[in-house]
Amino acid sequence: MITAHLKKLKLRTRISPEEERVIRDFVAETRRVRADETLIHAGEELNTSVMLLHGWMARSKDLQNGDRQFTELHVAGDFVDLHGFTLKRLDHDILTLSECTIGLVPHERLQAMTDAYPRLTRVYWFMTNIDAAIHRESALSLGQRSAISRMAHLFCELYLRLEIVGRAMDSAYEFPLTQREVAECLGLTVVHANRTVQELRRRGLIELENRHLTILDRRGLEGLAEFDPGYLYLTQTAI
Amino acid sequence: MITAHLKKLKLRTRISPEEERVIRDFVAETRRVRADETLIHAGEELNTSVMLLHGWMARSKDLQNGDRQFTELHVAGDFVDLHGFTLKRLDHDILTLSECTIGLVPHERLQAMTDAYPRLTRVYWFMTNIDAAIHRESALSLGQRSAISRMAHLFCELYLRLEIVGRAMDSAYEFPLTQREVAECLGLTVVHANRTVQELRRRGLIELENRHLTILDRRGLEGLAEFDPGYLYLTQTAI
DNA sequence: CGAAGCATTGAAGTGCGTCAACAATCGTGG
DNA sequence: CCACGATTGTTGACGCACTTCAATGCTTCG
Repeated sequence: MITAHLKKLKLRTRISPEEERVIRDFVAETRRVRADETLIHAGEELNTSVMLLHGWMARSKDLQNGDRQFTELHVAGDFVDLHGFTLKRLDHDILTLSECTIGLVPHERLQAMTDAYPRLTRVYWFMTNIDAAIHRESALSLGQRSAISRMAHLFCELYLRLEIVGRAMDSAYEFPLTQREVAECLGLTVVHANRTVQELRRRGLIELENRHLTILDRRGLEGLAEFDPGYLYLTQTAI
Repeated sequence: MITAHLKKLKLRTRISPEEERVIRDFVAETRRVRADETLIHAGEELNTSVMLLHGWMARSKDLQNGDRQFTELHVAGDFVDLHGFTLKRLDHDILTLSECTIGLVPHERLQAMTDAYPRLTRVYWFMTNIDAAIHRESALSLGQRSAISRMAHLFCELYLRLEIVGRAMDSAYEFPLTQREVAECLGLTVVHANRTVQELRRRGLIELENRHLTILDRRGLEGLAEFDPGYLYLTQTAI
């Protein structure tokens, strides 16, 4: 189950057998969680981090009137709140968008890793820095791209992130989000998110039905999004 | 000169004398840089990181048509591209917004720190995680807040960040950005940024002239912004 | 089978963008 | 120290991408 996570790591850097042993020993407990649960509330004290083994989750921040912004989506293999290890409490909620299987990683084990494995520490530091890079790309989207370009960009990013962990093939992947949730990723209203999906369909770029997304014209979609995967750091790095 | 940086750290966590010695030994070279220079270009290989000792810098991403989004502003004491230590190349540019004094920190010294000082490594990991939290708050702004609320939020955040390092007092601070640059932080056009500044003035919330910003009504500004400083992690944490 | 959530559509409104002009300020060289 | 071009701030008129409100059908699932 932790295979997806290891795939993610190994795409970016070499992991020694010993390091892999440490990683495989992270998860103290596996748990199943229903869709639409808020797993972690902003501000609450943490002593474990969550590794997502199966399903979709999101980080969410909200305003007083209830408007929400999803700051990142998470898929299988993601260490959803690794940053919580150093922060001790989060500035946002973490919630499930589908039924999920999660692994609970006690902070003591991460602490032990940082004490004994400097290189592995750098690797995980690197991984949280990739999350930050995803945030920045999303800021570029929210600040400068049009609604349709933003949505195209999201679909391109998710395709690559899912492909890494073996959950995308033939230019398609399972996509369990409602249009309301897509809207909350993109800073749009549901109505406009709907119209934007339709426009992507109309242009022959995607198919989306029954929670299944197919990219019909990858070039076209990436062009519309000005998608450049550099920010995902998908190549080997000597850390 | 590195005092500002130490202030930033010590506000968040205890720093031992030995750790402080390591930190004080980071900067190999100090340099002066003019305003409006792009210090680091996205993609270029890095072997040093930049500590900002004086002045203002920004991280910037752009689209093909030249539209830019600033993903974060930096002030004295900020380790501007500490994330570059693990990423090895950046996904964005780093540029000066004013004349700056910077300290160059060779990656070997950071590498040595991570090998020998696990706790200090966690502290700096923590600091890059705060940057990510700032990114998330900015995503909330860009996605959900109105132009005026967004701008109010930016001014509130900068006030706190500058106060920490002793560069804000009497509800005022030097603010060298042009309105164009403010617009690039907030995902607005210059014209609308201008109108938004004027509206903040009209409401008696701020004064802004000669690159000097005064907050006339802190409560009012924070209320308008729904500003909650939790995401800046300004309290002591046991790392 | 009924209720609740979700996708879709239409009509009307608005916050912000665009275009264009001009004023104020700044920096620089003569 | 002044002249002058360039940058920055400001204003007005107009347009549009996206929002708001409201209604309807479709799906899902207890």
